[in-house]
Amino acid sequence: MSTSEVDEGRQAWLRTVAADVARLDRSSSAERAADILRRSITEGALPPGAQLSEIELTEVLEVSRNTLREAFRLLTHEGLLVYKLHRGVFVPELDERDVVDLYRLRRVLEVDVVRGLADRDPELPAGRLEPLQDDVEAAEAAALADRWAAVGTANMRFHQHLIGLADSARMDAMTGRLLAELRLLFHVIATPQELHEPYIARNRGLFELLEARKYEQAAADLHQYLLDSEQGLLEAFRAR
Amino acid sequence: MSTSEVDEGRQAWLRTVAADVARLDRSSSAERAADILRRSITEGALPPGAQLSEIELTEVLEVSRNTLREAFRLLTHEGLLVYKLHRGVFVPELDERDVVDLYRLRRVLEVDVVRGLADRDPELPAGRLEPLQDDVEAAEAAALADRWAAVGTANMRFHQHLIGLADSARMDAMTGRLLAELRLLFHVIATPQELHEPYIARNRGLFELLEARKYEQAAADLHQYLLDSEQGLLEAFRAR
DNA sequence: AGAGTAGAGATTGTTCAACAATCCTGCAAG
DNA sequence: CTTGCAGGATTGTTGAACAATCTCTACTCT
Repeated sequence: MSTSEVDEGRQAWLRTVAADVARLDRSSSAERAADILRRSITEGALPPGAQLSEIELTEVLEVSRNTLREAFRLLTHEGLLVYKLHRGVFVPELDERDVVDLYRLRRVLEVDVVRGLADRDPELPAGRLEPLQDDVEAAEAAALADRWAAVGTANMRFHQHLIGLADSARMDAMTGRLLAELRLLFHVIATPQELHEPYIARNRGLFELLEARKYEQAAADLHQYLLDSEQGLLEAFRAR
Repeated sequence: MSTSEVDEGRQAWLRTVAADVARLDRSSSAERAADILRRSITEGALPPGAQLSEIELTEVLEVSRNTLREAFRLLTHEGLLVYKLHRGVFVPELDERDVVDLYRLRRVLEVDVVRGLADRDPELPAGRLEPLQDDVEAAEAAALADRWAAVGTANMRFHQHLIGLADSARMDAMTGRLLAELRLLFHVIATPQELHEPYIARNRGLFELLEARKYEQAAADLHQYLLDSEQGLLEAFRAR
């Protein structure tokens, strides 16, 4: 083993440690408060249109107003809250135009990631697709148990992991925000089962295409998949 | 003119007024402080790696520490600052991997916007390309005056306006962040002239293709354009 | 009765001062 | 040269206070 190989291994190890440290470090009060609020919003406890009172939440979350406002800012930037000057923060109410906008971006990013996999296929380490497989199986299991919210969550994770294959920190961040906003839209839907059910099988199909390295066909399927999904969401939205 | 048409016109007017009000309203102390800092960073007064002291800046900007920290958060989300817990905020130091990441996203987004113009060509109102023309001419004028930083700015605006043709609020926001980060990279470059000069003519070429509605060729040109630009930036970066 | 208005009350925007927690520096000991 | 330990400096968080703005009620006027 050459010296440079040793160095390389050490470099890689140092990076993983640094990542661990960063993960532990990120425990400021503001971020912890933001975590709790984020879950409340994405899980629907705080429905679109709801106002978040400052004094009320300072008591519940046991943080000062300043810290709470910092948490608000964090979530505002993720698109999970909107500020109305001198009136407070609200859970945003997205409409059909937002659906179109969000899906346009999803199509652009996800399809490009899949198509781009063809170029870097050789350098992709084995087991890279495992998270996707886990998500597919989680969705199937949740469907059997009639837990449709969990199906939606697994579906989200599938797409997040799909983007993750590109190894682009900025794509990951963008996708995180896009999917969080999408979750806001799901909460105004009356029938989550109809919305999520068709995509359990399609996710598996997509996964198998990727596993078989048929990237071009996977990209084409994904494109149609997202068009259909957008259409379904728009219809459910208009029928609310 | 039918009643619904009148209503539609009124709705549109109401939206523009609402937008104006929102623009005037958005003068919170935090955003004003963020504006000043943003300019300092993008213009290079605060170089990559620099730390921003809180007490120092509260005196200079004449805002309280809490408000300043809110401004920090705003800029953090734009990628112009990074927080290190218990150590402060810094101007990030981007490296080659960031160049690759940023350009990958630029290619995906910008090329897709141009290609997508073909579908919605009929609904594009006349004069929609005017901002692009202005930017092209601004860059040409700045080049004649040897003001290469201004050339870079005009170039940025050209691409921002290009994305704007898609009418996607989220694409606009993402592009704003991407270009802001790109500016950070420019500051470690010794010879801005070599970096920007080739793209003055290419921007004009792109504009003329768009004007001639040759969208497919414009998309292909833009793709190569961005590949070349990435390569040039990477070389300049390695030679620093 | 209904439209418009003034003002009280509540909420947000911002500042300040203080304390706790953490990091960096320099120095001494092994 | 490394390790451990003060001391000082900086950030993280809190609570209180006041100003600015919004909302709602009650009142006046037509």
